[in-house]
Amino acid sequence: MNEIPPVVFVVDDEAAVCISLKRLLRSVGLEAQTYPSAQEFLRSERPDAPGCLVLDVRLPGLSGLDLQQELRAAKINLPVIFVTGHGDIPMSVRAMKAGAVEFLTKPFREQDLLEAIQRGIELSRITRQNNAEIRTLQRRYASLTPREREIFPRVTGGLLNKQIAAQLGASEKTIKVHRGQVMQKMKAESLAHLIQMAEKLRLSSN
Amino acid sequence: MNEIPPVVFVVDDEAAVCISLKRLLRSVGLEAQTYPSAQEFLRSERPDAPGCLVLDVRLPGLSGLDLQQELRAAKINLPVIFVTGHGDIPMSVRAMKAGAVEFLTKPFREQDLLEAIQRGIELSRITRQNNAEIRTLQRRYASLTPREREIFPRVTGGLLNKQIAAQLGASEKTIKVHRGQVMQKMKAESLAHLIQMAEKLRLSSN
DNA sequence: CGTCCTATGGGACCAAGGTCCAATATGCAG
DNA sequence: CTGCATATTGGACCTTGGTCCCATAGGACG
Repeated sequence: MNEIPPVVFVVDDEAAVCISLKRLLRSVGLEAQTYPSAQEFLRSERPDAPGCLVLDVRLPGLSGLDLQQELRAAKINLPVIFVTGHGDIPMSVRAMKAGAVEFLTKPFREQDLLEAIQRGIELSRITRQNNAEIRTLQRRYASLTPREREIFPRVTGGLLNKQIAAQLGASEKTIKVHRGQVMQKMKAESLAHLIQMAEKLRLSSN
Repeated sequence: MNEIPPVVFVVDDEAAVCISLKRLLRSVGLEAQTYPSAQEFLRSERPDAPGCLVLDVRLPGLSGLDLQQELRAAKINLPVIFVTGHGDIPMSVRAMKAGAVEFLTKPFREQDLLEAIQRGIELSRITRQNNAEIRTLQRRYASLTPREREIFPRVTGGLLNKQIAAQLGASEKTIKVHRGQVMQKMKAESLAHLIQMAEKLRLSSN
């Protein structure tokens, strides 16, 4: 199923760190790509694979925390693991609040880093799976006509065809047709299925 | 709607800290209850109100982090704000991973603490609301007969009455009766509504 | 033993959902 | 202008769901 090999991105301004981390990751069978700065990382073409980001907090230019914000703002979902030699508590708290998987201080045990990376990759896999599913649903939703998009949330909200007809000033017959179209276009096998889709698309009531 | 006044629990072994925090909270109109140790806090009768816990990491006996775990294990949902004079990064990371709202180091700005407390209380309100809703649903679910509990997830899974009948080796007629009972007992106004309940009760498919 | 809960269903009947065929109207792009 | 997509609706017809009334049957409980 999930055959895409994961990639670990390492951003650290010390070349020695990059090299040694890359070697460590290779030794456990993980592909690693290294970058000397946040900007380099952002500029790069990143493979479309599950993975995570190992980040030094202190970096020239954009800091690690800044990069974390950037990724978040750009809706790039990549679990972040911080590694730092000169961190403090507020820094770590900020990183964790922003969703970092781990925040390690040098020197750290290799084992701790590798475990965090595994957790990050697992998380990435799950998120990617979710995103893929949602994108599929969004594609289907995009194929609905405006009228069908009015019908959709009302159907999944539990309204009867006649109630929807009254709300939209149309005949019950028309609603049935649109409703059927919605079911088909969304590839819903049952009302239950359609409602689940609505929730994933956050269309239900909010 | 939500008229219950929030309560802030403060656990700190230094009486002076307790007193001054209590005074601070009073000054912004928040009720505070103080405890000198985690054990004292756990032993105490706590009011059933929204609130949060302000916790020193270092405490005699159970540490603040231990108390956080205890609450979690006991399914007591109370947002935790850590305050400490002698913290380190691993400590803060562990606290944040365990879901702490904030981790402040002394000396901290009063404003930061008060903001964290407000966030904690708000979180508590939301969680309490959710819990209350789920408990209501669980009470209704508890009133279902064994047979009705077999029907419920199949209905919300989108199966037709006839399919359910085949699965359970009963007539479609019987399923209809049970299904009607389920709708009534769960106070569901529509299938859509029932499906939402199933998801909140995590009965759907997982 | 009688009563209540649970589970089971038959018959009747109505409401709601779903589908097929057909038709009309509007607006936009080629 | 002419298709094409969209929106609308009617008629016919079938499937599902939902509700009444009624009846049977087993197990638990007082």
